[in-house]
Order: sequence, then structure tokens, then C-alpha cells
Amino acid sequence: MRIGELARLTESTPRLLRYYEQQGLITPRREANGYRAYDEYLVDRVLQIRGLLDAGLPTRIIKQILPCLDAPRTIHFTDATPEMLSTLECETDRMTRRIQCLTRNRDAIREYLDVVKSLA
Amino acid sequence: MRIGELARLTESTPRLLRYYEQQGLITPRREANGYRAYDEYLVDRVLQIRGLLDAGLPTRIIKQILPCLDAPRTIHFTDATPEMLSTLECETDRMTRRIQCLTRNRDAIREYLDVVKSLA
DNA sequence: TCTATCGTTGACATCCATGTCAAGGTCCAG
DNA sequence: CTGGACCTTGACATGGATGTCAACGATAGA
Repeated sequence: MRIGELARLTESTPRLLRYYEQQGLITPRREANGYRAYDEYLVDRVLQIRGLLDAGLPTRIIKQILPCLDAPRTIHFTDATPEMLSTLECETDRMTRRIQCLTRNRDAIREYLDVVKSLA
Repeated sequence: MRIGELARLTESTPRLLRYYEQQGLITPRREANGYRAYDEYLVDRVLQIRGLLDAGLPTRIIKQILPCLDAPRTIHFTDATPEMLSTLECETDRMTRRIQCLTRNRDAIREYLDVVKSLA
């Protein structure tokens, strides 16, 4: 599929898809005419990228994370350097803290909303 | 306490504390000489702000969220306009999606790391 | 009293994710 | 073969969170 269709399917824009590519997050093939050609599986990948961006992770980190998440467990151990592994350790910790913070605050807001609603 | 101490306690910087103030997230008193004076409870508040920022929420939203989270349940119903309530509803939904996305990806990374480690 | 350390404000710089626009190429439908 | 819809690259703009710097005031210790 071409860039416009992928943009529609992922609620993004061609501009962003080119940006993600430039950041090394996706690598579409090219048609003979130079147009980018995206495989089906990239729909999920882009949705995942957008989810992680929305959750506050920078593309730099997302780029490191993505290879660990490929459904076919073709783990590339060659590129799994020790520093990268420790980066991932740190990052999962940060994600856990984010999750806790978000959960705590979301629940508090929910509670607030429930109280307000119960008085309506 | 003064701005430098609060910055140390919250792992932030004076610059950021002034920024949060400018965005209406905190409102320190002033000493006679013009220095900002921060009460103890602001330590937690700033930590919360930084947690939410790190989780990807913008100051604009955090500003709306904070009043719902004050421990002494002095809910100000006067300013709880309908639009604000629906904003909060939307925001809790977004937070839930973020939490799910982060959890899913963190678990996948953990799993990856476990596999790699089991081969070491 | 001098100097270091901290505070003040304001301006400018930076990084990142995004938008927007220009100039041009591709392709299909009429 | 022409017009419109889509693609290309590249440049410039923007908004939000943060750094940095300048010029100045306050305070405390040698």
C-alpha cells in the first residue's frame, strides 16, 4: 500500500510516516516510480509507534524497543549489545513508573468524577 | 523553602519550577525580598507534575487534573464546568489507553530480556 | 567590606514531534 | 493531452518542555 492509505489506516499523516522512516522506525520498500510501498504488517507497527509516542516515549527509545516486539520471535542476538540490554532494563523501569503514575492519577480523577456525578 | 532546595528535592531545576509556576501549576508565596517561598506540600505536587509530564501529559491538562487530586477532599464544584468534566472523562480514557500500551510493550520487552538472559 | 552563592526577570537557544508549503514527478479518467 | 489526485524531496514554521545566559538584587561568611 502507499503512504496515503497507510496514513488513513493509522490516523496519521504522510508527513509523519516519512518522519518515522527518517528516524529509522520503519523502512518501506520503493515502487519502480519511487513511491514508498508499505507492507500490511506496518499498519500495526505504526499504530504501536503512535501509541508509544503518545505514551511519552521518544523515537530514539522506540527505535530500540521495536526490534524486541516483532511477533515472529526472530530475536537478533547479534545486535543485542550489553549497553542496549541495560538501556532496555532502564526503560522498562521507567515504563513501570509511568504506568504507576498514570494509574494512580487516573484512578484519582475517576474517583473525583464519580463523586461529582453522584451529586448531580 | 526556596527554589533551589525544592529543585534539589524534586530532581528538577529552578528554571523548571518557574516554568511550572508560569503555566499555573504551582503558586508559591513570596518572601519580603521577592524570593519564592514553597510550602512542604509542594514537594509532592512537583513530583506529581513531573511524573505526569514524563508520562506524556501536557501542562495544560495537568493543570486541570491537579485540583481533583488534592488530598483534603475540598472539591471545588463551583469551577467544575460541564466541559471540564467531559475533558476529564476523555483524559482518563486516554490515560487508560496509554497504560495499556505501556503495559503491553513493557511486558513484551521484559519477555524479550528474559529470553536473552536465559541464554546467557 | 568583599566575594560567593543564591535569588530575580527576561531573552534567546534547543530538541522533538508535527504542520505547511513549494516545485516537481506519476498516473488515471475524461 | 489535460486536470486532478497522489507521490517525491526539501525547507521553513510552530508549540511545548527545557537549557543557558545576561544583568541585576539579596544574603551570609571570611
